[in-house]
Amino acid sequence: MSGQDISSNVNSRNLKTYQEVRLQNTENLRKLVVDAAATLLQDEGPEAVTVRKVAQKMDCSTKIIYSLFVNKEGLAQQLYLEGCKLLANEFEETPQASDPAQCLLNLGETFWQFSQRYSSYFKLMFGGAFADFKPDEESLNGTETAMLQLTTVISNAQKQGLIPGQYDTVSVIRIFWASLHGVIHLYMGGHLGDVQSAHATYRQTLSLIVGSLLPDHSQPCTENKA
Amino acid sequence: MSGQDISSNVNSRNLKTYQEVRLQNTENLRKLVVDAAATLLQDEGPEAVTVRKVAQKMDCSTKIIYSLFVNKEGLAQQLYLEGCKLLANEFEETPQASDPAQCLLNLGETFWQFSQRYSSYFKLMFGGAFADFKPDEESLNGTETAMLQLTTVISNAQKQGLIPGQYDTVSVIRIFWASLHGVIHLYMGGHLGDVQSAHATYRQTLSLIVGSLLPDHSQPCTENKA
DNA sequence: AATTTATCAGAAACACTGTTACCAAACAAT
DNA sequence: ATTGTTTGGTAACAGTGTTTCTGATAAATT
Repeated sequence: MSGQDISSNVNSRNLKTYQEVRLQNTENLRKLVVDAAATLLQDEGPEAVTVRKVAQKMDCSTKIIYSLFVNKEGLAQQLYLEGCKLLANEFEETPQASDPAQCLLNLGETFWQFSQRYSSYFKLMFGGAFADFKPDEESLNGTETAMLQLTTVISNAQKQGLIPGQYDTVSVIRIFWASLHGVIHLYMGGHLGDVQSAHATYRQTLSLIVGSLLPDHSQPCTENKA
Repeated sequence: MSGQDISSNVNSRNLKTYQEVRLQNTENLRKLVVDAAATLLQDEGPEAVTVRKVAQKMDCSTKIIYSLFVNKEGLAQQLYLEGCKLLANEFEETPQASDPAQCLLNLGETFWQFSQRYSSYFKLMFGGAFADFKPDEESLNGTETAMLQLTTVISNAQKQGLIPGQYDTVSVIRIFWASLHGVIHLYMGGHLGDVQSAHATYRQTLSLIVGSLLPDHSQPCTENKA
């Protein structure tokens, strides 16, 4: 499957094999490597993403990966950003509701779906699949933009005075994110039984958090803090 | 520090070196290995717990570890149980309050302290430090007994009718545990900034969860579910 | 008690991993 | 055309989990 005839038709197709792209700038090459790593990640899981396997899939030496990404962590960072895009897409496709609470419930469910559909990406990004991988500033920015929908909804809800004043936007995002993350990660670690059971816990946690962050304002129940 | 004179005085001290214990039953030997691995875990972190390093600390071959624990995962399981004991101790030493809500707040804070004090254990048990380590039945039982205090408090609160009827005991435990776990794990993954910031988020999440799980009954505010 | 048998542990090797040093080939520039 | 420089492939290093082989030691049997 990897024995291409390089010498014959270079220009018949545009930019496919490694040898062809090598003649182009390194940026395309980087994308090609990230793509190879990404398919490896999704097809065989995070532990299958090894420098040698990526190089093998690219039909080249491991040296190229190190020339382009310094080390494995550099490649992992690119995959992280790739995952951020996927997560952002999922969030953007989430149906919006007029009710902020319903919005958060929808986004929360989307986050669960993402963790299941792209579990390898989730493990790479948030699960600590690569032992010593801490997101750098660019990665953190990527996370922020991926969760832009979340920020918007929460920020709007705050402007409407729907969220108790003790919480600022960042706090709400963190509480929301961390709580849901905890259920997913604990499930993936084998601590919450089967999928159905874990998803049930997830939904309960989601509704609980949303219910607390956006308390019901339909009744004049005074918020007591004694 | 590891050059003992074996041939001379075997009975002067009781059960210290590997050679001495080898003559005893294998159970003591297992404990000795687990202890060596445990100190390695606490002193140098989870990634330092390697079969070779443990064997080196025991001054023996790696074969013994495999004879006693089948594979590395088997040793990890024992460390997991060890961590459960530590967690159980921390929970037992937690000051008890008459108010169930305060009890949960205390236990929650203890869980945070545990994750900070025994971070290596935490990563091993819940953080997925060893890539393909899923807790077996014994480990899950260990977790349950470690969280016995939690179960007791929640169960009692339920008997007093302080917890909304939609939640059974296991659900409450899971929601509580997962939410707090999420904050800790996200922090350890470098997603929540520095310790102070993370601890603040932790406390907010904790009080939010407890407040929702044990809604204030001091005022006759009807629980509306529309 | 002597000899056979079975068990056990240590050294070394295997198959991996991330990473680097070396070196030849291809490209660029004078 | 001859330098100089970049570049990428091979092979190696250091480390991992795990297994195989072999010698020594303990146990069992005559």
